[in-house]
Amino acid sequence: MSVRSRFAPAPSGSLHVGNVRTGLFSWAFARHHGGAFVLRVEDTDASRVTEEAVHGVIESLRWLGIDWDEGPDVGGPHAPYRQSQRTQIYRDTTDRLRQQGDVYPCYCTPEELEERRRAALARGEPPGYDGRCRNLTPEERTAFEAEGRPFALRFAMPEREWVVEDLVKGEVRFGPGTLRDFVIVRSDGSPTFLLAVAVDDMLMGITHVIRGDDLLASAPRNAAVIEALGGTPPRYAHVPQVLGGDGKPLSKRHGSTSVEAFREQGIVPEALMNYLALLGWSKDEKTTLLSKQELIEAFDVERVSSNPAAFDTKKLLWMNNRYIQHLDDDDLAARCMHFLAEDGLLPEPQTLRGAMPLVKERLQTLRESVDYLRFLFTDDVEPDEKARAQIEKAGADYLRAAADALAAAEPWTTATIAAALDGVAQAHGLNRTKGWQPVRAAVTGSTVSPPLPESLELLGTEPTVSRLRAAAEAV
RNA sequence: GGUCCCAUCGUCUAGUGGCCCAGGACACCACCCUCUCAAGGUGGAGACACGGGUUCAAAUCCCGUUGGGACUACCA
Repeated sequence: MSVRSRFAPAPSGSLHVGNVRTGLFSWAFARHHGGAFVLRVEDTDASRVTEEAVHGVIESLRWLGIDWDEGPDVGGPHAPYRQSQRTQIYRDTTDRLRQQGDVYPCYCTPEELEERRRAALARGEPPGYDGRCRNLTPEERTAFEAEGRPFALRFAMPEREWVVEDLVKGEVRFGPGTLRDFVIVRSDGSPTFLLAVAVDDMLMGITHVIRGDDLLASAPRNAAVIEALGGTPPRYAHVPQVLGGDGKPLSKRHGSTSVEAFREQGIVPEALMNYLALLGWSKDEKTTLLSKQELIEAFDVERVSSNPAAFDTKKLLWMNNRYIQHLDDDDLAARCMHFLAEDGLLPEPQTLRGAMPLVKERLQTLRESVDYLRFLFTDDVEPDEKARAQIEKAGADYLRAAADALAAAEPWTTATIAAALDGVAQAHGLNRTKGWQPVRAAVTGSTVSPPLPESLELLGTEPTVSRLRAAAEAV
């Protein structure tokens, strides 16, 4: 039987790195086994879903480099792939479950439930659903019925031991009575996640469910529903949560942890994928850099670690730099263009491309290209505080001398530029470090820039000289 | 409270009874290179949570303790 795995995000809010990491594993698993990967939108709770959120999920996955064979946007043999559009299917299966006696109407109101939960807790007893409506007498039932009480449908969990043969956690056992009857259809008639996942995984022929381990306890419930429907439950693999840099579960206060946020910071998708793949999984004892192809070839769910991993932004940044270094110049230039444009700059393509070799090994993010290269695409190079100090210290005479020397540099190449710079420095008894910094400050407006001669060569003789003269005037 | 999961350097991890007085990567420190910043090179510090077993031998197996976490919803 060929593998079919899926990723089923609930599109409330944005896709954070913990979610995608799980999706990435599921995808890599399907690709590794030459199987099919399905994207399904888990939107049974309509109130928490927005259209943009659904789009955002698809966008983020695509950008990362994950593709799927069936999904809401590409269709497939088991369409539709949005649970909100499968209500008729859930209704039909609910009818069947009801006829079989696997579910029963529960007339308890939310208030009553809450009250009993509190009471149970106070008595030191387990707070789960007490099963009251499971054993209603026919009289009680008709009484509620006559009252016109709204009811939810609960699945009667068979009271036996449930064993999950989990691909990452191993054998997990739940004793009889520890799994309570759960709501499968709300009183407004809408299905819950507990019904929808089971039905969809079965109907869509999912063979392997790879998801977060917060869902471990729902695996036996999912399996119970599928069995009641006459199906065979899929294999489960519950991967641990991703924690924030502080070791605490990922939450809003960790700030920008969405895929979209990393994209906007200038993280390259190849790097994010590589980094995420290594969060809770490893190929062997030494591999840290691996391509998408290598990931697919090597991925094995059995090698997924069973303990939670903390997200380390520093390592991601390091990896991002490694990927940027290996991008070819045209590609890198194209990727930086977006960030430069966002900053209001209109880079000249040839110049931008020529600057790539200069910044490659310096960029931790694509966004940083803006800081390094701004001076090439605007004459507005108001020196920052440190740069100003350098300029003042050098003095007007020095800057004028530099301007003169550079104006005379012929032809305008890194060699002649460096020679001119050195000549001025030497004449004033300065070494390169002290002699070049004022020029850098005056021309780029910063004490930090790509290598000076190369930068000036790209800028051109005229802007270089006039910026130096302007700075001399301003002293 | 109950059920379940988890526990190797600061972080991600390798390790499935002897190859481990524990290997790699990021981060950190030092040095080298050097026009700034990086990148790169070399070296360094740094971990088996604790306590009991089992065994000739345990990071590896068992039990307990402690510490994290999830679930315990008419959220998913």
